[in-house]
Amino acid sequence: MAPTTRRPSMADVAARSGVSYQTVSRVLNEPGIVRPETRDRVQRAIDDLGYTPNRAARALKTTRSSLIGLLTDGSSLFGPAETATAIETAAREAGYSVLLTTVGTAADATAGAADGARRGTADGAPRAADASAGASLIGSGVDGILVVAAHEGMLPVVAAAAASIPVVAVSAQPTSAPGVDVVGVDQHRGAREVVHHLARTGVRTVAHLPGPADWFDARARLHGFEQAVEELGIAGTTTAPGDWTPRSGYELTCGLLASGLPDAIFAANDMMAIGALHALDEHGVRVPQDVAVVGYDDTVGAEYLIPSLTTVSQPFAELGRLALHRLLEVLDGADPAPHGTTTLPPRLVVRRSTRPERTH
Amino acid sequence: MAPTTRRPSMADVAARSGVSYQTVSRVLNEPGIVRPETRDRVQRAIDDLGYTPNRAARALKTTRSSLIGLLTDGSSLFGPAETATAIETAAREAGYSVLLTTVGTAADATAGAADGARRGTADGAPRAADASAGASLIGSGVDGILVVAAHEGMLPVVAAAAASIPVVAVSAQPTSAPGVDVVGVDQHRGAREVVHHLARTGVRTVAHLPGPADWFDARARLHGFEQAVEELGIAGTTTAPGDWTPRSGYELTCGLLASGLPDAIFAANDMMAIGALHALDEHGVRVPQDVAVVGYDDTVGAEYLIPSLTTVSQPFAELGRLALHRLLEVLDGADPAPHGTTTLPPRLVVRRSTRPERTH
DNA sequence: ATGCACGATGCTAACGTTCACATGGAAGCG
DNA sequence: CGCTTCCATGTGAACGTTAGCATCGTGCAT
Repeated sequence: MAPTTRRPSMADVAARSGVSYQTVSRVLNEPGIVRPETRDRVQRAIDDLGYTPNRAARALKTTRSSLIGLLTDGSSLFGPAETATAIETAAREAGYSVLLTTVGTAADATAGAADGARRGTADGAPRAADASAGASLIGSGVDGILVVAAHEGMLPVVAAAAASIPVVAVSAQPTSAPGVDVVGVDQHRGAREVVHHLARTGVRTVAHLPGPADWFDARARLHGFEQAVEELGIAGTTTAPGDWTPRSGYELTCGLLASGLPDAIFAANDMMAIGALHALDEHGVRVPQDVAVVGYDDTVGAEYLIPSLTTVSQPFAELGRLALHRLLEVLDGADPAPHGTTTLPPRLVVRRSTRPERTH
Repeated sequence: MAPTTRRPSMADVAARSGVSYQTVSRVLNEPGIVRPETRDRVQRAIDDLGYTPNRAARALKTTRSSLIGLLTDGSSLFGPAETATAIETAAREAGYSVLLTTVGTAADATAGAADGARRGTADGAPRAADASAGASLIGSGVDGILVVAAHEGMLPVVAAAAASIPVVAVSAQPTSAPGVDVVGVDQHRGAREVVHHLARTGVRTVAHLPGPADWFDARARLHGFEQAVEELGIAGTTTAPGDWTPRSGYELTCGLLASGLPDAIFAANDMMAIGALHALDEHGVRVPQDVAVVGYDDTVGAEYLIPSLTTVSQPFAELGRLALHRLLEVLDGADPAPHGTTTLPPRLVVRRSTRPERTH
């Protein structure tokens, strides 16, 4: 219960330590410039009173809020959540706080998880929720915005935000908007490594279960897959796009079972891979003896699926840190010229859902 | 790139529409009190200029920041993430923004996911990260704090925060701190329902794989389990506590395999259940024929595990909304007396990892 | 000794908003 | 027709902080 007793201000600290509030301000912002003796006295008063600077006042005066906006999709299940955590930690260390904003309403997310709804809007039209979320963030007075897991529908929001404040995107899309830096995992490469691994295990035909067409990550993985099968000369097919959910992986794999199985199935993420494994198990198809299965993300638990899932691990935490630091650079204005795209390498994790590679 | 051109202020809007800034303020805050004609004129100026109120200034003057702090654990993988999304959405609808703060560093979270580290501190001692995170939140000038997925180590932080601002905990612990409202899912009941279901399938011996001892949810589930086996007169045993990870579920189940299997294994969450399934599969134990397995959370993908996992679904989204609205009530001061604990019922989801219930 | 530079600290103003009160005009009442 | 009443709007001050300049005293060079 707050005793409604006003929080101590600089004036209180100043009165208690017998200096002016300006000196208190200096102790906080440029400690070197104030005499050690005075500094200690002020510091003691700060501790005694439990004084913390009023952020609103500081923000008002400096026109910098020390707030960064985090725009993320509501389906925070696998990587995005970990990335967000890393971002927040790095931000706190740098003296910033993170304003969370989700796009795609909670209702959407729930429905998506529960029954596989929320198909990507094929034409990439922005959803109503996106606009509201983006607008709310810009209006909040954040110093910069970090956009995570962007899909096509978010582009207008990003572009609008970038017009007024710095934006860094965490995405697989090289250039989301002019002047917007992008930090991402090289999804294209991850997908290629999957196919190369499969080829080395003797696989001659692969089916890819893509993610939603309007998601950049899904697109990059699809493209990497197509390029790899091309350069390796193996038969690659692509099903209709899924929606990241296990159910879609299940259904698409059922389609494959009906039309004829390939040597391997490469799902766009681990959840779809789980669905695929389930469908195969139901039909008595053995993994990896009859069909190899690969996922993407290295979700918690992937190692303990049956069989242990070969997948692609992404450095989500590093990604978050990197994105935040890039944003801070832009905020500090040290480097006005955008870096463009920075990519981090993913890591193929070979487990038991694919056959061992032939030792030459 | 920002053209560094100052954002329009009320004064600009006032000048453009030929009124005083006070009138602009009124149009924004009490539109009813201003003459329709004037209001339209001001509104047009607002739209033309793209004016948005300066939050910092408003916060400074009103001493309310319209910010609520969300204190959540970094291991946001299953429920917490969905709860956070629901909270954010509900907050935005109510005109609040959410300041995200995670406890347990990103490094911790990564390590935890990767190798099953981060055992709960048995004695409930607060971790360094918690204090830092909590302090940062209080210092940020948030109007209130929502604590999600609390464990023992967070209590000091909650208590400290509650001394100065309203706090609502999303937790299984009835009273985390004096004056702190608690909104939670009835974990005790969920666990009991699991055991009752198992009993109806003919199970006579059950082993529970508990979560970390310092997590309230884990404790409540354990307690519910113990009470149910007691009242049903079936043999219940409890292993050493796990740490929510698949690995811990795997290892504990290996221990069970060595010492003798029960009829059923009830894991504290789905991840540990995944580990259990894996261990059983490795040893050729059939589920549910030889041993039934139950998880908790109804994680995305649980339905598509092999076999499809019987688990307990929690209304995470509703929980988030409820917690936020409760906090808003406290903030509005309409109801200074704390409600105490509000619990939501979980829902048992019977799938294929347990045998069918006997039809009488 | 006198002046000067410099280091440490204080004072004033301003950021953009809201609150409390003041003002002006139209309507209502006798 | 003069008084009150009320509605719409304007004015002044303040929230807590930081930037800029002013002030004070000390030590050094002349």
